[in-house]
Amino acid sequence: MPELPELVVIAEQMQQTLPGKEVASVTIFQPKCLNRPEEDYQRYLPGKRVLGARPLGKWVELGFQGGDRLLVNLGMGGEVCYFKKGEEPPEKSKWILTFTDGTGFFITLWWFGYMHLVRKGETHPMTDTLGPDPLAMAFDAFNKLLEGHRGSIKPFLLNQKCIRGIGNFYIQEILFQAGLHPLKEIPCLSKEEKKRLFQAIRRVLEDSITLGSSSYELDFFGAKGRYGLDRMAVAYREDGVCPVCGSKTEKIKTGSTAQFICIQCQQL
Amino acid sequence: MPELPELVVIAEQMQQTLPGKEVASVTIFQPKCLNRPEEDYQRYLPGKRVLGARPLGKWVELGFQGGDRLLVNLGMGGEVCYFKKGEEPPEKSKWILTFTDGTGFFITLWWFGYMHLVRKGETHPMTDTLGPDPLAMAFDAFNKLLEGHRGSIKPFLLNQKCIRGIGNFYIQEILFQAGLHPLKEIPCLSKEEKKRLFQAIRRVLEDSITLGSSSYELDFFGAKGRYGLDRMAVAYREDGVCPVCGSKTEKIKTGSTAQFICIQCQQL
DNA sequence: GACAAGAACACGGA
DNA sequence: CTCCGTGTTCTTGT
Repeated sequence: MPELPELVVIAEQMQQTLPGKEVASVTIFQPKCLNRPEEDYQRYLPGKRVLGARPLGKWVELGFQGGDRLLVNLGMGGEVCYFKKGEEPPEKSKWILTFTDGTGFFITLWWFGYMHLVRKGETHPMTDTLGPDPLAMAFDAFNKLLEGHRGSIKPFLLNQKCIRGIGNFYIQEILFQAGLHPLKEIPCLSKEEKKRLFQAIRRVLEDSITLGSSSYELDFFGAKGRYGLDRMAVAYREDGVCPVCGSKTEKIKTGSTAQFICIQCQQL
Repeated sequence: MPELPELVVIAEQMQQTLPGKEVASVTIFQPKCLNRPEEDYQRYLPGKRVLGARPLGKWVELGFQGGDRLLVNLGMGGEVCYFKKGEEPPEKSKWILTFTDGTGFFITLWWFGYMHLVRKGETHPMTDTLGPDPLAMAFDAFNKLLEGHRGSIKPFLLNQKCIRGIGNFYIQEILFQAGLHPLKEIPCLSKEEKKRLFQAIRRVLEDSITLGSSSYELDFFGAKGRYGLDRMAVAYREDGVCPVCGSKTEKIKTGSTAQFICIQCQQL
């Protein structure tokens, strides 16, 4: 599922492509993904120009003239994809937005996902309450953030209200690089461990962004990223051997998620 | 407030004095301390003989013929005291129980406290859910107990559902002797720290029992114990100097309770 | 003991 | 953990 790097890439591509375009029409095939009546989308979007796009954790925000915003969450395996004039969006599209120049973008979802319209001045609980962006954060702030919390480190990092954008794909490599067990208690982390964690988060997310994000997801132009399993030391390795130390790797349950760890590099 | 050592001493004195005596009457001056209608006490206790007494954390349990039990909690600064035939209980008594031989005991309270009557087969949530007795526990069990919990060590030790009988008086010396800061997180305790803590609990509580318990409380015969502030390294020391290392002592807030610590011997 | 806040967990639902 | 509710239970802190 798309996480921070994918959304950073998609938002950047949108930002390069869409500002200035004027909405011509919106077609919705899956009304249950909306946060308000379908008519509102038809009423408020057409005629508005795109001002810009930016990532918000696992969401992307499209800003329009007048202050309205479209907030998109791709859920599991969703895709937002641009199409040129004359191109046809695929059959499976759950949402199609066209601009007056004939271009547009479609969204596909294979499970859940959201296309929320938020009007100027309105609140949006799901993105208003996101924790800070890990890449826009100094170590001191990260350290402070951890000091205010107890419990295991993994659920904390996955909680979008604590820190935005990390999901169960990248966290596996992050915790491996930091040398931390997912169930390590936050209050037990030493300053050095926090530093390693902070740096691992930056390194993993930035590496992926640099490579165009995950090879399992498609970007705004339908291209795969180049950050694949070959970048991951332990995640989804069926061979059961840590490429760093040669020890056994294991798949363990951590709350509702599963995770691969190296029993040697990531001890409790 | 009477804690485990006081209750151990009182229960032992009751056990030496009361078994075999038959209740003649019960007089209650503070019905809000009861768990059931006052009439029940009058109806069920007179005519019954005492079988025995035992401490339950900060409670003392008096068992009667037929399985009824009287559970007494002295709250803050309460007192249970025996009187001989012909002696008069003080004016301030909130509860008086006399035996057919003319002896009896009275209870005084100055804040909260309980005199609960529990009939055979009934449950009593406040004592049924007490944690284990720290003096009847092996280190392994104590270690296991800690493994199941998060949060600071002091609130844990004060929580009667985790471990019974420790209050804010003895814990100060316990944590000092263990060299632990009250806000130390349980998951961060090393095996050695847990061992020190376990031993400090035993040493402090047993020392006090040996000396007849706290010099601030009265036992079942109205006598003061000999465990006083002179036994405590840092608690309530206004001079601000640790007698062990000479460092500064401090009074800090730990949740709802205050605590004296030595800043050198008890670091986070 | 009242009360809030956070953490874990189990649902069902979109 | 995708996010939302709904609960409960525990634990901490005030």
